[in-house]
Amino acid sequence: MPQKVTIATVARRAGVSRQTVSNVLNSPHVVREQTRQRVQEAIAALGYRTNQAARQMRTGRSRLIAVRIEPTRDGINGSVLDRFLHGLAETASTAGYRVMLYTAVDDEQEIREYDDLLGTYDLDAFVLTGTTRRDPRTAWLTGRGVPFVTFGRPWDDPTLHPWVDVDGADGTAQAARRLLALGHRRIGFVGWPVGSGVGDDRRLGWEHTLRAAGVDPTGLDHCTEDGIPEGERVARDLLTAARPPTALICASDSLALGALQAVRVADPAVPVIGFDDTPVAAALGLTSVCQPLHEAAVRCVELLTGLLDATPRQPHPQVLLKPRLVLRQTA
Amino acid sequence: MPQKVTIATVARRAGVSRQTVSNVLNSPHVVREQTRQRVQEAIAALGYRTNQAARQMRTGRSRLIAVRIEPTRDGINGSVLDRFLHGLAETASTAGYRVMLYTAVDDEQEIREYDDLLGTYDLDAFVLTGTTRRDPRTAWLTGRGVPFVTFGRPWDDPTLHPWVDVDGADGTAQAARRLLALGHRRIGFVGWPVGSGVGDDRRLGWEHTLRAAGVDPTGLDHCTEDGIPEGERVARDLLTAARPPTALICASDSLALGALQAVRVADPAVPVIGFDDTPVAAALGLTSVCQPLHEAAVRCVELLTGLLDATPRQPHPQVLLKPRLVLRQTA
DNA sequence: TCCAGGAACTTGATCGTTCCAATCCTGCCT
DNA sequence: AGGCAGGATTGGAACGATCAAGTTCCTGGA
Repeated sequence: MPQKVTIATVARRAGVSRQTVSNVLNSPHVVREQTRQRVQEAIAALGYRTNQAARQMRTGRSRLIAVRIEPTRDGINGSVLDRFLHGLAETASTAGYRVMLYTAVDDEQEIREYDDLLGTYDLDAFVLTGTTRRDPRTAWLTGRGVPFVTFGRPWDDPTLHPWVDVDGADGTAQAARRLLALGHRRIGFVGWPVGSGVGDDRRLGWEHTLRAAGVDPTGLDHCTEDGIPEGERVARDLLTAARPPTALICASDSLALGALQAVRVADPAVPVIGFDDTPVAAALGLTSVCQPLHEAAVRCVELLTGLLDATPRQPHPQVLLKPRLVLRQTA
Repeated sequence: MPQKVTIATVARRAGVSRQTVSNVLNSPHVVREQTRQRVQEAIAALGYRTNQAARQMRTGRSRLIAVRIEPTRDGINGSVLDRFLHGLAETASTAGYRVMLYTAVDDEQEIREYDDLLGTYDLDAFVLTGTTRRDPRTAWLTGRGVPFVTFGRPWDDPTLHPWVDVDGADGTAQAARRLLALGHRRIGFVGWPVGSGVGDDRRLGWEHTLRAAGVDPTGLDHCTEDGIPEGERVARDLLTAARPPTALICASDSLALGALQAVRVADPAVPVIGFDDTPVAAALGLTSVCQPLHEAAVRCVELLTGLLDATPRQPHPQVLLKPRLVLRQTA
């Protein structure tokens, strides 16, 4: 049974005091270069690793970031979170942090989880995926002074807290420009009900681009809840109208999938573009707007480490990333 | 600034010693009922939460379980891990544990991560998703005496370590019986190259069921790496053979998706059944074999807590779950 | 009456690190 | 030679829990 290697073991071997070893690790600049090297050699030779629990007890910092893992909402969008999580875990690791998961079924329970995670595990920060208007969770965290970043803008007021988001309007604008370039004018939009920040944003990109090209978007869009059958129904309505669109942009891949089925019946030549670039889109050759999830994760970690290291209160950082249109068979 | 609530605060308020409070939390049976209640009231009134770092320093247990999050392999199967992770986080939480993520690109790096996680965070246990023959990771963990469970059998020797798995052979057998019931005899199989435990297992279920029904499976199966184009190619080969199958079972939804395209060209009436019940399958109406991922996660946590609580070495527990055939349009 | 034995509770030590204040050098200036 | 500034290093205390070894109190049997 090899004796456990602590900071004292290293100190003895290097012929210095515990504190000096600690300084080598945490404030190398106060240690003489020659001593620093001697200590580093001892650390390497002994395979020393700082005990996080002991450090945490003294400093109150756990070097842990919490992320909620959701119960696979509609199925198709599930793998979006997957990619984001991977990026998060990877980046956090290189920044010296680890990612911890938690679950919750509603906001109230989620806040209780915050309380527990902060109380018993001393969590350093939280990443929230998606926020609602007047979100009680962000209010709670802000009130407690807990560092956090959201992936998704606070739609009421973008200056409320730090966030990273993908420019949905730019995504649908890219889609619209693509279809305009293909010669289409009457470009339809299958969107979500007015009121959701994300949905409104995506509609806006389509609308502005059409107007900029001199096309009146009136009557070219329809709203519905997310889902494949919903998308099919709405697309069918649009395509059987008096002056039907000759191409369709959808607010999600689920809607686009339904739209594809409607198109197949009405007019297979009508191009369809989805949103999120889910595996389903790739599998079916659906042209779709791809969110840079890995980069979003990287930026989230950057913001968090920034919040954790810098003590002075700075204005909340905001990062807006551009999505990318992935061209496939359907457009 | 409210004073931090420690075990000493609770002790003072309840009029007992620190140790008694500790006993109420960890060994309630040694405390008199009346005292226990008094302490519990103090705990509730003060909102006390045990400081995990302090406990960990003394006990060496972190109440943390590590799971690797993979970089979304082929895209379609990504969301499988998603659902598993959610179940894991949820169950672990109710058992008093938390889930930590880590990433790695190869076995060697993964073992270094183990070393780091154990050394600096005192991780209690690991969950590995998928193992290979002669897996160096399980060997390393076993050698160090670190508790772990794999989701996926050790194919060399099922008694090597504790595991939870889904009975793939039973899944393809269900699929084959379904097709037999529909009147099919010449049922083809699109599988993975011989040698992968999972792939061989899934093939076996198909093969045995056909033989049991008096059908000779010779020439009815083809192998290929996983992927949509691969599946299409192999399915086309099968369907254009001298005596083509009248129905197809595939080792994955990716292969099934390719097969669907081949079928559409050759003979749209040929039923296709996939494996994994991914969102893509649901979106396309593909009949597929569904793995009970949530239950698998629950059982993993059960095995782990069993390993962590019981000191005496018991034979490695093994859990084999039955999948479920989800009927949709394609079969 | 006395004491063994056990249940109930308490006290001091300890885990490994970092904080804080004190001490030790070293070279430079007078 | 002595004083001194400032960097480099050290030793004790503390973080908040649990462990191990007490102490107190009570019950019942000789």
